[in-house]
Amino acid sequence: MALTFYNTLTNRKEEFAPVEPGTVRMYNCGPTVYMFPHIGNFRAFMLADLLRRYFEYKGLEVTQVMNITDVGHLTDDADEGEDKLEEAARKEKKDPWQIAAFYTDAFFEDIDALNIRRATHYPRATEHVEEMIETVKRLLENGHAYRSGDCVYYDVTSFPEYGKLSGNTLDRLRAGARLDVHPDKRDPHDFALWITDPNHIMKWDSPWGVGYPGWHLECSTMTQKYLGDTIDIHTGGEDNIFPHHECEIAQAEGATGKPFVNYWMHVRHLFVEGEKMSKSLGNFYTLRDLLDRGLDPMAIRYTLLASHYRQPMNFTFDAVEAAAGAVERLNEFIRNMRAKSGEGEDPRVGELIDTMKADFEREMDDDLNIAPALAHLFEFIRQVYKLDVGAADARRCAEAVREIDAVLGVLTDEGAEGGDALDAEIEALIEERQQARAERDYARADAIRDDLAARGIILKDTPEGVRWERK
RNA sequence: GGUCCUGUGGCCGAGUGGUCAGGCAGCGGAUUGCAAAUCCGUCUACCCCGGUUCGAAUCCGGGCAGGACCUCCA
Repeated sequence: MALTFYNTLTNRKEEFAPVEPGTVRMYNCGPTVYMFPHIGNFRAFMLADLLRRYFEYKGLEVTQVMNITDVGHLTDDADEGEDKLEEAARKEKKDPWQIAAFYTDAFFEDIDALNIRRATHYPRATEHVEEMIETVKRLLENGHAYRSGDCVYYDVTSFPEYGKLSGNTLDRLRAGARLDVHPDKRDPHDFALWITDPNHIMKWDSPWGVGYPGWHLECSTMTQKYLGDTIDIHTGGEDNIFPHHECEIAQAEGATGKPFVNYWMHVRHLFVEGEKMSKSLGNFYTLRDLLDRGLDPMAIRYTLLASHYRQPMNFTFDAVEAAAGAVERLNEFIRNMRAKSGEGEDPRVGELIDTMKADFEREMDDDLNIAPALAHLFEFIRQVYKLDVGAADARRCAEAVREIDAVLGVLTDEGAEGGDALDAEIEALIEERQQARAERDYARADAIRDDLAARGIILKDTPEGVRWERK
């Protein structure tokens, strides 16, 4: 089956055909660095990571770009309110650049903790203002933009396809009009490209005066700089469909006259314990909050991964606990396979591996249908256990699971036993316990086991001998 | 008001007409000195009310509940 994605632009699943065969050019909407990213943000970042990993698993070469929005959009609407970065700066008594630097670092720490692979580029909005100004110039030349008052606005009526992504066409928008007409705008749905405001803390020179760029501008400009005029995939949260992505299309296609993005993919929001995440409900969690509660980052990763991205997700602490069990089952499988010592090879093993991979890929090819894909993985594990394979087969099976984990990114055992040495005293205790067991002095043996457990060393007696792991 | 989505067992979460999802947790058994790991068996489902059908979680109608977007929250 061919790789297929649900495309927000066409509202249906479509076979994926990259512009340049064998390569993927993907842009993912990234963080605005004025606070710690929350668990919902990570759902979006996880979709980006899953796509990237799956493409690479399939042998495609991926260029992945994620923006760092370090110039604030406004807290209110297009023309009023306070810049988010400036607001955070005021509250934390820092300047906006310090805020941006701090939360950018925090963002990278968090995605590392979740084993999210680094994108190819992380362009900062503040470092691309010059290019954004160029885009505005082109739009003015093309007749898609106009100056009014101190600002430059995009003329939505100049772009007949406005609304093709979100369904919010101009006639529909006008029908449900909730906006007061801004005096400088020709149409209430025109949006700002350049806001002249010398009082803004973060400001740049431009042909239209000192000020700052409109929010939608950075993504389309940076996308085109790093990936070209027409890219394969653009991802983001569902709330970005309108107006953000709609406006990006208007800008990019208005500037180049070429299609901007072939496949738009959007993540649905997540709920926490069945309720919308919000600060007032007290269920607004950053990754740090969750880690402080003692949750395992790989369990959090698995939880975010295991539900389909186009399905609203209910993030619960019970679910993370269950995910921890699932991750442990995978890790335990690798350890058990490593410990196998039997001779002989079973012809059924190769078949199991081939079937599992084929089933996994078939499901993932279908718009990243990960739940049944995971079911096939677990079914494989059960079948392998039942065969009681020898050492050579065990290595192949473990390898197959690792290959799948290149996509999932949840295994943590890589170093495991032997990776870090036990100190001599503990080695001696394990040896002493083995001696005690041999002499049927189980009281002594259990006392040693309890003692080691208290030090974080868990012992397991297996048919292949004693094994230990750190808790 | 306009457009759209969701409602599955203790918890997550697949499944779009008829056969087992899967994970975690529970219970019983095998194995083990006892554990661990593993295997086998097993319980708890399809929001409500109608309708179509030989047969519906799955299709249709009507409710109820929750949610998204309609100018900057992923």
